[in-house]
Amino acid sequence: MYVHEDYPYPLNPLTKSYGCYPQGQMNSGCQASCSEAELMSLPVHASLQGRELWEKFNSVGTEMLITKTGRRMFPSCRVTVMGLNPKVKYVLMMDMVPFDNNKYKWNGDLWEVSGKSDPHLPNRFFIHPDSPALGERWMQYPISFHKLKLTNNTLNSKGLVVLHSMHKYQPRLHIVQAPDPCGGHSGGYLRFTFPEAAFIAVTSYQNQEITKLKIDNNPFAKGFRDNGLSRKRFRDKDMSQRSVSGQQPNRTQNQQAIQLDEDEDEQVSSSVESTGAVRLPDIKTTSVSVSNPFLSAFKCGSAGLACSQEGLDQSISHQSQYILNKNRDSRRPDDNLQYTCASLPEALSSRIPMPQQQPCHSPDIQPPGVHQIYSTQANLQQPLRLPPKLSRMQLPESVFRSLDTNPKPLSDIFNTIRARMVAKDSQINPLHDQTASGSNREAKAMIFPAVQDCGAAFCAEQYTGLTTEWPAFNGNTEQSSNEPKSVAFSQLGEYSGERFAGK
DNA sequence: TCTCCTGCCACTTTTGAACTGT
DNA sequence: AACAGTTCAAAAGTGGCAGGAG
Repeated sequence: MYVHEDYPYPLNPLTKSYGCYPQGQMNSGCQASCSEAELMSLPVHASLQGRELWEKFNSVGTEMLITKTGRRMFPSCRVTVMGLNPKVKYVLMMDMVPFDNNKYKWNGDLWEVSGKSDPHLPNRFFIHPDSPALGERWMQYPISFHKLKLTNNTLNSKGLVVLHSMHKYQPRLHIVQAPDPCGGHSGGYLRFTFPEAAFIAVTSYQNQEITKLKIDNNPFAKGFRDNGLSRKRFRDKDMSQRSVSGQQPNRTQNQQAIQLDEDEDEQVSSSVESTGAVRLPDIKTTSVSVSNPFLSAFKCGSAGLACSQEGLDQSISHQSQYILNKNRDSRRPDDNLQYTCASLPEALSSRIPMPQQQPCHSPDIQPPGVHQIYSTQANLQQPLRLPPKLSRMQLPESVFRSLDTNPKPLSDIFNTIRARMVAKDSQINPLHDQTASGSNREAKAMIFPAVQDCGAAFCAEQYTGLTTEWPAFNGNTEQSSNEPKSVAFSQLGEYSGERFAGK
């Protein structure tokens, strides 16, 4: 077995979601028809952008506000991905995983541990609104997850990431390769954790240094800069504009006032910078001036690769991350935080027989010789084999109610993504649903294929006791094109938090 | 009393529909 | 008619703060 059965129970119950792979299905036709996923053989790199800003926050102790309606992160996660196949479609997702087992409290000067953490809440993935998209699109420019929202409202159904207040989390990026039904590739799966972006979730800011950093760097908080002077300045200017022109200020006048404000802010900025704050323009400049990610990738040389099984166990996770930290290439010209890693959904990897590969949880526990293999080729791991698809139309209403109030299996999300893909494609080419043949076969292969959704069905079985039949996966694209789309389509907003139907 | 949470406020930025010009 | 650019109101995103709950 790839992972020993009595391996410590993972801290992150996300594994339970992944664990929705039905026992006994591993030897089904799905597995037989799937070959090694291409994604697993690629030297994929993921880099967190805005290193200076993140480190600035990290040095103080990053806090992220969580509200009932959802609050965006600042700094937001901007990631550069390299090494993907430009012509293959991928789905990018992000979630938050507990940083440790502790609950924290602010004692006025610093954060201190106040006890054991509460049970981790069901994972919600934020699916990047552009998903699925070709690798070339993901690698073209930094991928922003600025629309990701955090909440403490466990009842939300708007795709918000649910966190516990006073707990520490770190962002985790998921890259899911679309299976290629024509080429015989199954979907691969990679994920990257960014410990530098770890933060404590709070309902109101505790550390005034963090508040200051947020105000200084977040453009939305401009009104709070300079102890609120800018507010007063704006109002005064606004009033003077009105009195001079003798009319209601229109947009142009407001913009002029804002521009004046910005000009003054530029002057103020020197003092801001002198205090060590990083201004937003710095980030913008970085993102614009940073050259083609491809070039950056080549410039950074061959950064050490590490195999991580993070998520299996928190201590293991940190060991892996330590490896990743050590492997960060200091010669890298830009300011990115760069990692190269590869790992599998734990529950899946625990059931996939891998006779020629051994786990490499950390260098200390690796069998002799294994580390060398993985350190030079990190992604030689088993692909995530997606189970056969189950039509949601065949499930009773109770199943969907159950799924709505319980953790969503990854395959469920895949199905949702696929629905989006189909919807997008239908808009571009209304005739696309027709049978793919001949010259359009290749184009058909580029479409995100049917997500094999027996994972969702397996969960449904667990929740409802309903036994379902598993349609054999044979790579038939027509099967996918005939799938009912409306059901999964309606689920989409819940994950992405993004309207897409009208786009 | 203390800690944590909620709702509202004033302000800024973003978004997208409506409008205008070519 | 089609497209591109501009305008502008509404929506969304900020931290502060007062007050409530436990």
